[in-house]
Amino acid sequence: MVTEAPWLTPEEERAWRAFRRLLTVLPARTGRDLTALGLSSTDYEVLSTLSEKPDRRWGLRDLAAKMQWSRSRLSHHAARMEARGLLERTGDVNDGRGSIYHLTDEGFAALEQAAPGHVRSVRDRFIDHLSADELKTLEVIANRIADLPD
Amino acid sequence: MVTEAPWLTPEEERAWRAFRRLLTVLPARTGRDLTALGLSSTDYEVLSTLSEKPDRRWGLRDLAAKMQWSRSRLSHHAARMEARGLLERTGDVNDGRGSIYHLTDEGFAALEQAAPGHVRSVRDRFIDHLSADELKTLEVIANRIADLPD
DNA sequence: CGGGTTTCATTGACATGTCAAAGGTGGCAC
DNA sequence: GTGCCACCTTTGACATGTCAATGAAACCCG
Repeated sequence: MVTEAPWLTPEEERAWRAFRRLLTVLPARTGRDLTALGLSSTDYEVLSTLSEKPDRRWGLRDLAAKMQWSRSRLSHHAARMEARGLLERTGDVNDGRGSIYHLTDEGFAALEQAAPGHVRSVRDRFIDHLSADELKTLEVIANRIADLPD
Repeated sequence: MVTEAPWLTPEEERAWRAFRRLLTVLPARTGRDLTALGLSSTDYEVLSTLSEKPDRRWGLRDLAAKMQWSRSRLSHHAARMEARGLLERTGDVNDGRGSIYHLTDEGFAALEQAAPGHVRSVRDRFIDHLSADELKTLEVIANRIADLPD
């Protein structure tokens, strides 16, 4: 039997509110900066992840897993990006069900063109306002929370 | 002239990645928990903010500002919530352009019904895994970043 | 007053994400 | 082989958010 509502203490409440505000505001800012550079946040994420492989190729399934996206989401988004010429999709030779995504030169160029500005944005709006200690603490905390079971 | 790409150091890169993962994963989890309780994250946000006023009323403009939502977004969402009976909209007597949002009993009940489970979710998935010091550090950092100019 | 400007909420068109269903392919037991 | 089941991507319907346009009301100021 529950004796009392499991509410938050004032300290917890303040921290949670502050954190949620950060959660809203920071991505909005970096996203806006990125849009000004010609790519949406999601576009950038797809392109940069694709570019991590030496041959710029990735199967949908693995790419989605790596990005923590649903396959449906990636399929939809990739279709739109393909229409814009940023990537190409081809069938997987080894598995007739599979689909291989391949970064085009145009996509790579768009990424390269936006990357420096994006890094500066991340610095200006986030990293440069934290000490090395704070950055480390944040990394530890973020990993601890994110690694919890779903 | 740019002498070198303004890239991130390995420490910065790790922290930024970890933080972005947290940004994706945590809201997804608490949102899923909330959905199981019958409300979307956004529904909950609207209802709980509305309930902060003693008379459960709020003008769209102020409510949107308080929640950091665009007025269009709130108007759309409120229309949907009104259709479900969670709130009511009436004209503002003092300003013919304005619209007053009012939490219905049904909306309040839905909020009260979901609140304890939501608080437990926030504890289980976030707060209880942080020390008091970490929580404080996080609050300070979050406010510092969020308070930067847009 | 009265005309122009500003502010307000809503609306519609569109972009993006979710969820479930569909259709094709692979793999395994027999 | 063949039948069955599991897995893959895509698709369509729908929910949600953005952006620009709209129309009504309030404000300003000569």
